[in-house]
Amino acid sequence: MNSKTPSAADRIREKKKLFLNREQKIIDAALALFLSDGIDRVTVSSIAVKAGIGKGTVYKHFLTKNEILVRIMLDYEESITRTLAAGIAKAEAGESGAAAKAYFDSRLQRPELDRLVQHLEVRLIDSEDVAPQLEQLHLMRRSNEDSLNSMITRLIDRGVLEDVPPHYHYLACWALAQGAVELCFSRSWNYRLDSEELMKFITGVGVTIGNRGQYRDPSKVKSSGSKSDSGKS
Amino acid sequence: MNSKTPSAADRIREKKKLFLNREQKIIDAALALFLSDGIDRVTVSSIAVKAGIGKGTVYKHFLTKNEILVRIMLDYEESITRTLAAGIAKAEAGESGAAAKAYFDSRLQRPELDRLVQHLEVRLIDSEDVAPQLEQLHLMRRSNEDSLNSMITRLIDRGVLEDVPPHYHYLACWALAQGAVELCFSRSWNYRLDSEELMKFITGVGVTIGNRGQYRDPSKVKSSGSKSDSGKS
Amino acid sequence: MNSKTPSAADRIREKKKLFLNREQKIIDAALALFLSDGIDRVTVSSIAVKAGIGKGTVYKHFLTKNEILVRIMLDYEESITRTLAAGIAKAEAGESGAAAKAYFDSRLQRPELDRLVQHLEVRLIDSEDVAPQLEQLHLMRRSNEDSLNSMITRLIDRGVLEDVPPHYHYLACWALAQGAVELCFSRSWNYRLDSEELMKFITGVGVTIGNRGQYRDPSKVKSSGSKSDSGKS
Amino acid sequence: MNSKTPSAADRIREKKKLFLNREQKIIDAALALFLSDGIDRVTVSSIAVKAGIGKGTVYKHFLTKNEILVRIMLDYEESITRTLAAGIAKAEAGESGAAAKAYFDSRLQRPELDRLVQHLEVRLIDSEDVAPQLEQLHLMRRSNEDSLNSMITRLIDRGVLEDVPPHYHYLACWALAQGAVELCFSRSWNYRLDSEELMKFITGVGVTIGNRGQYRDPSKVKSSGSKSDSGKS
DNA sequence: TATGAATGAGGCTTCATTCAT
DNA sequence: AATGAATGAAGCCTCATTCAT
Repeated sequence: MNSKTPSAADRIREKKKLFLNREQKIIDAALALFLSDGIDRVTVSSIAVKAGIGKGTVYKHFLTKNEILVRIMLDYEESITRTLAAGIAKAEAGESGAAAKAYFDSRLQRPELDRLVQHLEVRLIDSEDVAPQLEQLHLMRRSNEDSLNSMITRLIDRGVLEDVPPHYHYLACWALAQGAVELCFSRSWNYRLDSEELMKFITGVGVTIGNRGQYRDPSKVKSSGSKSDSGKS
Repeated sequence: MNSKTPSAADRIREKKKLFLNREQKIIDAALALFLSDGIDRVTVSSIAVKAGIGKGTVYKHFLTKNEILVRIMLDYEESITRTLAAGIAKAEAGESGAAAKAYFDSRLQRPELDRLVQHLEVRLIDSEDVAPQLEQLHLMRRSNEDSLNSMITRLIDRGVLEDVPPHYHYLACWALAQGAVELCFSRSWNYRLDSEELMKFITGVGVTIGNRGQYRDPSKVKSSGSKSDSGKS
Repeated sequence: MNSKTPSAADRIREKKKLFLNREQKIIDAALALFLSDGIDRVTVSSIAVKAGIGKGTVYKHFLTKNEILVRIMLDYEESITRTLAAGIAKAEAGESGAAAKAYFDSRLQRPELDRLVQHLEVRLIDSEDVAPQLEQLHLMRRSNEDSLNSMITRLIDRGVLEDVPPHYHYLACWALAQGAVELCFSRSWNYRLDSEELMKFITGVGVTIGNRGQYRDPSKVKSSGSKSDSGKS
Repeated sequence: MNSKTPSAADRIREKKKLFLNREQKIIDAALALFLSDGIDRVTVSSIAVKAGIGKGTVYKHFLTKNEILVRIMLDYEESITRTLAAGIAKAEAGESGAAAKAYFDSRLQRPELDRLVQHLEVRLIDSEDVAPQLEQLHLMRRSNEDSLNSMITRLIDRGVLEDVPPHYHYLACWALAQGAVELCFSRSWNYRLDSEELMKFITGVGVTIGNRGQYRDPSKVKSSGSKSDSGKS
């Protein structure tokens, strides 16, 4: 009998799942439209159409349009955080450049998305309706920052990195990554064909930013004296 | 007598000057509003109010709102071009890092303006009106690019820079500068007080990007002796 | 039970009906305003007020203001087409003047509307939006034209009408009807009281336009003798 | 001495002439633009440019834009009046159809201008600023009307025309001419190549409108015995 | 006197949000 | 709960007219 007439609790659970599914649908639709049409041209109506639901329903999930945007930002930041955490773990385990590498890779993996999020942030800053969510975003970032700080401090102590304030290192990295993302979309440059190689070059720069006393082309590093893992061999 | 009764030509010249003054007033007003209120919140009406003129007058100077935006972009790009040209000249004269230095300095001199221009570009791309002006913008950039290419090629030949395609060098620089600008405004970072020092650090990174086989903290560079750690190992 | 709890389909149908009602309301409001205030003085806003709805609602039914205008034209042309078709049928059945009569009657029945439509057409021609709808309008007219051509050709063959190209007949009719409509509104003429009789007179002219023996090339008229009843003398 | 230093009166006369020339220039420019671009798209500014003068100067000649339009109408009506007067004179001299012929010819000579004037009238009616000029226009027309009335009355007395109220005759003519003009511009008709022949046909209809024995009250048409004037000849 | 820069009312259209069904 | 029709504030742009030079 249970299998035939699902309990009230079952039905509620079912409904919740459907509800959450729909929420994801909305986000996906919004994201797809933002990427394909540009932020300006996406309306709540078009999101609803793309998601295959009614416009009113969107407002059952998000109080305002801005909440959709901020949600996309949060989702993205979470994924960055996860990747970065893994990178930091690796770095702590000895691979000194791993954190920077992971960071670059995650941001450059979907540069169009990274860039979208940057632009969304510009839109939303000073929007009172999503101020709390933006605060949450900042908290996540600061938490990441703390982890980076600790890690970098240790690398400085071990003599791997230049002895400048720790945030110099990761902010320089952040800046380069930021710029690299924009680079993918700038229409002004002549050379854009070999962007993969170019990104490797830039990542190389990023990974070694602030390395003590040296820069090495990462593609040529095989054995070496400076890497921390040299001790392992 | 001439001084008492100005000729018709004189009066026309006078009028033109007034007209151009007003044009500058509009641009200044628009710029101020963009920087203080955000691109979204600036209307033609608010620009007119800020400039102290009527709404219709704006349209005597600019055919569309977009033309004001693109004009701001062009003005800025011109100033960048001038600074860069001076830097390139210096670099040709022997100071190998001068071009990169000049470039960073000019972009970081008014980072809020640099950033505004970036965001304006995102807005305007795909706007059919102002397409010609955007093309002009790209032409300016490509011209700069050509100059950089020549210069970098020479530096590579002289063994100063890594032997990678020349544009790797300046695009990495561009990216870092781009990111550095954004960094000035990101609200997520804890440390922003000593941004001047930070920018010096980043500029240092930029200036030595791709230097052959080495990175040197610019503040510590005195004598050379590259690849210093090779001896240590 | 069905009657108590209408199905979803029922409700949707109900809604659609309401929606279409509202559409008609907009058209009626627009029409009333055009007739009373003149095309120039009617704004979308005033239409909305007259229809008792919000300005934005108008745009749920019509993409542009022009689409309201073109819709009025199409509605009118359809009614003309119906009347004309009936007239042509009668004419085929033997009443030779019936088509012209029907045409005149239908255009003169609401001359103010007929005239409005003429003026709307002048406004809309060259409007790129609504170009498709105007094409549709022309198609309707050409279809009417074909019917008239066939009919007139037969009347010519039967010797009822002068043997000139068929379109001479109906274009002359069209012109006279067109002018008669304008006549109703010209404010320059003294006599407008007995316009009904006058319209009968004109309709009479229209009905006999091109009747055989009626028309003489003015350049060839010298003595008479060509009249149809000349055989009697 | 007179020839060398023109008197004040001479100079004033000279100026007046220049002033009137300019007025004509404005009218010509406006007319050309109306015909080429459509009434809607002509601005005072464009008129000034076309006339080769400043916008402000236009307002030295005409108090409002509407006064330019009404002036075009008056000029046209005057030319019609002249032609018609000549036609009436001929008709009085015995050529019974001459007036109608003259009228048709003058209106169909520049159908685009005739039509423009019609549309201008629709625009201006109810415009308070040019009400006096419009009244003047109506006076001209009524004067023409009186002449026509006299003439037609005589033709009726002579048995040339049907004995219906005189204005039936000329209003029918007016209507047909009006329609013929529109016909020249309607885009819906297939056959427009041989418009000259067509216009002759229509003019023929117009010239014989209401000729005795031509018109039959359609409601009374059964058999007929026409050709009343044959006996007289 | 001729000019054209300045003006601002007013038109069309968009779209986030609400709410009755 | 889901819907989408309705709303109206707000934005961009036009152009007849004015007026200081």
